[in-house]
Amino acid sequence: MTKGEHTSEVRVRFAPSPTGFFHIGSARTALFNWLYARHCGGKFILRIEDTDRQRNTEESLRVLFEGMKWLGLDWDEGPEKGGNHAPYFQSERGAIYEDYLQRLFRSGHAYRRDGAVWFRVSGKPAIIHDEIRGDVVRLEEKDFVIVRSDGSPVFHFVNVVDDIAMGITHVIRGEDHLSNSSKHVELFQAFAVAAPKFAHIPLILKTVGSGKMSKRDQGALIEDYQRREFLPEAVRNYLCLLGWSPKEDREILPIGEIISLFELQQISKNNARFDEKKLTHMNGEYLRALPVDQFVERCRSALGSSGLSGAVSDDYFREVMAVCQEKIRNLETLGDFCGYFFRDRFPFDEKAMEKLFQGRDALERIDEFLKAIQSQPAGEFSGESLENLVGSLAESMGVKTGDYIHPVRFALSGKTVGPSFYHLLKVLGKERVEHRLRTFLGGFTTRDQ
RNA sequence: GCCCUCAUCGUCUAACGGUUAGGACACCAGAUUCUCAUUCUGGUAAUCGGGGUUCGAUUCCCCGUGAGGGUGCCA
Repeated sequence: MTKGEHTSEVRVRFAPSPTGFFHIGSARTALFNWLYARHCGGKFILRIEDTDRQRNTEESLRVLFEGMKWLGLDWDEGPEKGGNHAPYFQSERGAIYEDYLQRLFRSGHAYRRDGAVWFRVSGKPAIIHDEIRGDVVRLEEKDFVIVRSDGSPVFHFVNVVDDIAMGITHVIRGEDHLSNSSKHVELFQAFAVAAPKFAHIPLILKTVGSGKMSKRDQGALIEDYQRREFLPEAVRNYLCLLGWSPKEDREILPIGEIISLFELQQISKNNARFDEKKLTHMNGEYLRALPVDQFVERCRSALGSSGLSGAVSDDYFREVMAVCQEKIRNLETLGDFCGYFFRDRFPFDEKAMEKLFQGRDALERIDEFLKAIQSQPAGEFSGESLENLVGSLAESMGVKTGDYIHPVRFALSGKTVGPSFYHLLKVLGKERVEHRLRTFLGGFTTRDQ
């Protein structure tokens, strides 16, 4: 079955509790649920598990919703959207829980002790039908609390009640819930309802050290990627590959294709270590594949707060970005990479400075280059004619073109890396180039005295 | 401690009894009469250990070992 062609009875849900941040592991759980729903033509439901009253804040919800939208994970039922099973906040579903609780009392599955309500376990092993791991058998040995003595219902209870009430067919969640699932299976049995199919997906581990990613680890929060100007489609693609892989040896593929290829059986069983280097690589691939117009737009918003883009014309901005696109891997460092296009004062790489200007040769090359371009009409300050100019200059002086290119690039940008040299000159323009070279040489004269 | 899950290059993974064990990131080396944080080419690098089953095990079974998770009136 492929996207949009059919509708099915598949109903999956992402059920986060608002914590104030959007963890990468939660995001991937949401993503896998979403992919499965879209693959099957089923429904993706967002349900907010806010039974822990203290943590339920507006800000927490905002972070969550924005993160979901940023990743393109739209939900079919839930907050802001509604649906036949509203409300979608557990804090508003008290009457439903009360009703289900009475059923457990009547059937003898629940009892009161110490002011709380407890669930009586069956004493028999529960079988968890897992689409990824096969049947997992686990004995739930002890009765557990389902309503606290302050009257608030516990996760295990409301989670199962809502899955029943909302007609959830597949529970796709992190492997850290696998041991909980035997409790949940017991609850489903107590309600005389067939348990949904489960899919316990592997966890995302720290890049270094032991344990799963925690909110304090670098790269653990979706809002950080938003702030750091990663492309959401790159983050999403990377996340798809953390625990799942398509057939063939493909990694970067459009979301529509991922949807049609996505199968629960194809999900890996083992935990995956998070690798930001690979994410950054993919981000670069996505950046370079962007149509120029879109790339320029993303750059504009990425540089928005830096003040770099404000002072120049749209055309100039566009030219600069077009020249940077083939080199850049992330938008986070864009300002550092191309700041010198917008300001005459920019930092110089000290180490490169020492290496490049040990003797006076490099300064003489800059001087020669400066004299050579002065005779060049401003209108002909373009790639091809500049290339010819440097070529014949080098030839007449008996040196390599690189002997001009490296020091001049450095004097103009403070860096040894950047866009292609002739593009750099052309975009900066003759006037700016001459001015910067003079200033640079002047700085050396002063220093020598 | 007890319970559950997992185990292929440093990392993410492919191979669901027969492959020179494949791809990607990273790394290293070359190339691009201009850099490289781009692009292209090439290279190093893996089946945790021990027993079985089988003509044949990365693949199936058992035991170790290692890793991860759970063991709350958190979710």
